[in-house]
Amino acid sequence: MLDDRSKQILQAVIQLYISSPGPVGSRAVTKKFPIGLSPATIRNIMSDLEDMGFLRQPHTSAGRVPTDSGYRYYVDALAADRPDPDTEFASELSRKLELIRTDVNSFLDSASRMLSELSHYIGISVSPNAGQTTLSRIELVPYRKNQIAVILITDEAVIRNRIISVDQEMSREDLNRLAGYINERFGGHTLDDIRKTILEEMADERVLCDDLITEAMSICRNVFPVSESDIFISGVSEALTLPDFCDIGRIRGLLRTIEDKHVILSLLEKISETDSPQVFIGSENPLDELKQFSLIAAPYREGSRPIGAIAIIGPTRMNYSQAITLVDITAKFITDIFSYSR
Amino acid sequence: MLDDRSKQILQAVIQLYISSPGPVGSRAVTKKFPIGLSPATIRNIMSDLEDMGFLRQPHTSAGRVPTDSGYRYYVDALAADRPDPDTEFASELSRKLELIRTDVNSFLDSASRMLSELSHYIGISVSPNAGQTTLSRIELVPYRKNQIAVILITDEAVIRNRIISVDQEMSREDLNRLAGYINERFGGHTLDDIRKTILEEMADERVLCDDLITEAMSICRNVFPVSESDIFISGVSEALTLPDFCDIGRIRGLLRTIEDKHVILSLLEKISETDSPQVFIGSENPLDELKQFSLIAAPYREGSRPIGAIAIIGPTRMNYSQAITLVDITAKFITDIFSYSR
DNA sequence: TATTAGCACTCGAACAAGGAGAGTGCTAAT
DNA sequence: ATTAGCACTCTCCTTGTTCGAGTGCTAATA
Repeated sequence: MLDDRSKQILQAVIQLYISSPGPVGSRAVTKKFPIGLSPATIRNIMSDLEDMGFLRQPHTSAGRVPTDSGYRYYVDALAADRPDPDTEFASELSRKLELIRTDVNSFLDSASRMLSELSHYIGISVSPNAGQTTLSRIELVPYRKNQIAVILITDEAVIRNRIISVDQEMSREDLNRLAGYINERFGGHTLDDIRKTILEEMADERVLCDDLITEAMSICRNVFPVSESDIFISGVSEALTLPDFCDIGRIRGLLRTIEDKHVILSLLEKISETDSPQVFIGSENPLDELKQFSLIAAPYREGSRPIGAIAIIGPTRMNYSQAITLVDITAKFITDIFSYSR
Repeated sequence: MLDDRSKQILQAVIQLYISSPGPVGSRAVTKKFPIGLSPATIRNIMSDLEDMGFLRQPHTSAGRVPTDSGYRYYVDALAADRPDPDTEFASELSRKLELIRTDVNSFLDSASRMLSELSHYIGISVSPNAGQTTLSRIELVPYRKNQIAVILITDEAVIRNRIISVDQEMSREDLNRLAGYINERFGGHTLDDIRKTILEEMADERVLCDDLITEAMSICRNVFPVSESDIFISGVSEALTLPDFCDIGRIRGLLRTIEDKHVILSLLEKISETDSPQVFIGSENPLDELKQFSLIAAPYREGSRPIGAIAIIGPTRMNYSQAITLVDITAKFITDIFSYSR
């Protein structure tokens, strides 16, 4: 669809624009990429590229600027021969992340920091979705009078805890019996399954004749709705150093979206179901307030099951090559951690 | 030091400036606060106030703008007759926060959201400092091969958990014995104390002849350094709607400071040792990058012992009266929650 | 003596005009 | 098919000008 030379020019324009913002003119192209063509020829080609919607002129007699579809073409073409994942990234990542396996959340927090540090854009990571995690065991511990601490231990080292109130005071033995019952009943199931089962059982009143079961159900009902993932965001100040982030209005929109973690969460949950890095360029973004930016996201897995996602948000004038690689490697690395750390 | 009339004028200027930015002139003062003085008189007084350092002229023949010490005087004078805490705040606060007692962190997250929503500035809250918390009980639970989950239960419902690796595989009974030993030994002590004791014991080799003790110590050493508090920040996008936040450079500085949670943490830890809301106006701020903003912070307590802090960051042109009240009430409310919820 | 009215003065914001420069599109030559 | 040349366009920057708000000072006033 695009002849070889046009492709080269498009790529040149985009790379020039990425390395420094501002319309790029025909002369600049010839200077940086001496392909043996004169500015005039370049101009003709650029004009064609504009007709095809890959470039855009801010105004007559300014240089050209890539459009979203220009970037899209560039990224797709790039995908064909993406450079081998830079092993420097990989080693730095693993070195930095190695230290902090103890706590999933601080691990993912560091991951988002790394993403932003290495990309100079905004780094995001989402903690594993509890719903699809399998329950390894539940622990019930007396806490205060009429309160017990419930500790969920799952396969992913994600431990959720919650204090709940109970009607009657319960001894340690009572709690152990209860926990034993719940473990036998639900151990090995996913939290989502458990939640569903509980809802069904609660509806079925016959089961509730047994005190033990009743109590267990009541506890479970209180505890298993816990499934909000945490989300970690870093590097907003870093991103603000870019000349692209000069319009307060846009920044505000972006921040509002980011601060409303639910939005980002549900966005990235969709990502989790896909494979390999997804790239949303400008207007391709599902969220209005992100339409001025680009988002690169990838899921990470435990084994083959996707359990969470990481992402980068940056200007559409983004170093896609580097950013995609970074997201890809990081996701793979986190997958490794979750899959082989047992 | 300041006669009554000058005080009135200063207050008028500040209030006008707070309600809309931009230098305020003598005529504007007479218009909004008809005290029966002509603009000319006001001008003379304002000139005096400028000599005293409470006001400042951006340039000749512009109106006056309050200086940091102007605000300071205003705030101090205000403190004398602060209006009774608005009960509307109080009730809204309690209503919103009532729901979420289950989890300390999400409780404090909501608190920071509320602070920013009600003030339209940036809201911050810090989770209880674990160091001064007393250990209620430790639980050790087998997790995977050679790994155990350690759960710290403290008096504040702050539960910290961590996965640690151990040299040898341990049965449930082993762990129970171990936990029993640790509980008996350290239950009721503050985490800081425990940490100190452990360090001392580790140095003293004689104690280490007993296997049980050795193992316990090794676990404790891994677990008790957990004392980083969490910090919750909301409303950055909200604050960006203010005309004061129009300079990208300043915003970037602010965000950098905020993103580096350690800095804020140690700042607020100092606050924890003080009483009632502290107000830092502009240059009074200890952190350079906050010197363009104002910070209002107050500790919250468990009983009489301060365990954490909340804060608001806004422009120096801040509605101090409202903001101080808000911080004050919120801190008191959180104190109530922590003190009487048992 | 404290206050006020009047007036000249200052300074910034907003707007207009003009020049410089970069880049284009078109046409004719190669 | 490519290129050189040229006229044209548009932004950016600078400069000049006006307008208005607000001051400081001085003289008049209660």
